[in-house]
Amino acid sequence: MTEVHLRDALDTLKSTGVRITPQRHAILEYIIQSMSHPTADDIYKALEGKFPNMSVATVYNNLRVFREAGLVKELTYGDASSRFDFITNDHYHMICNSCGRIVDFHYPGLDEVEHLASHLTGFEVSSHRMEIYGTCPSCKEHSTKVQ
Amino acid sequence: MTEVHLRDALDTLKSTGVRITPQRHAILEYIIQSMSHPTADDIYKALEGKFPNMSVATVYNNLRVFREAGLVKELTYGDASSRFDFITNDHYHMICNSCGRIVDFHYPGLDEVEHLASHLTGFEVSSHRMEIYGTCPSCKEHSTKVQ
DNA sequence: TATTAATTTGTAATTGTTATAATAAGTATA
DNA sequence: TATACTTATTATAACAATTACAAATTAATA
Repeated sequence: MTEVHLRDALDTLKSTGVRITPQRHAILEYIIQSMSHPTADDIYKALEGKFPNMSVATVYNNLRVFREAGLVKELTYGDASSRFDFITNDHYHMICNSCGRIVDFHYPGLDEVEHLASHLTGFEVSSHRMEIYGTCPSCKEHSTKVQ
Repeated sequence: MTEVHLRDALDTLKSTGVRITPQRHAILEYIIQSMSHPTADDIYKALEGKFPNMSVATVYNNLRVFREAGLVKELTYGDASSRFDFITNDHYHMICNSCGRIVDFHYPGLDEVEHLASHLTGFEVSSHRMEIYGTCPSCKEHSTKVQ
């Protein structure tokens, strides 16, 4: 599964005239196989064994390239680091307020909301973002134990 | 309408033991009457006539106080400044990708999604966030004219 | 009005991200 | 293959939003 995604992604990049460098290959592969919505720094640290000379700027540059190619989604959180997510099929994120863990969950796209919003505001809709916040099972358990 | 909100908000603060300083009063008032989801810096600039010696830190400190008291919602956007929104009733935001304008629109809370997500992931849900992105009417018009 | 704990202020520090310039690595053309 | 040309990487400096800190000030209450 991972390999198919990687191959497709590399093809997409090539077709838009982006060179496949070893760093790009590795960053892309890492994001795809990662189940954990990594930050730029996570990626940088994960690959520093393989690429001791790689710059953080390279990670950021390539994440931007991937985003612009529509391969990767950036999730921004104010002051904290952005997290990056390989785009497969539509899913949303559930975020733990206590430990920050992000869990995927699937839900059919909210086309109706987009439609209504477009109608009400006159915007031409391109996308939407939804996240649900709460406490994950393990934090929940932990907090009840502590108190 | 604004006055009622302001009075209620001040009462809420007082009841939790927060002092009402002139700066707090002014910041709160500004957010409530503002229709434009201001950044911390917007607020700072808007009030520097009234409070020439006010520090930016004061604005940030108080926005945190308001957020913790549940009076204000912070909308974060990665690198860019957070925007602050006085909480009245449930509404979502429509954001223009081109000029950054934020328009409110009302939609019944997505309780069903929260419920499903909670069921699927075992999280205890506290809130959710949804935003719709697109192009606002004036940017749309402008871009067609230019091309 | 005097007391005290909370708040403000000014500034320095922090952190995520981007700009820049020099170097390296591909790619195309003759 | 040699050459020029474009793109990518690296290292570092710069930037901007936000927060930490210590000293000075002030709101609330007895």
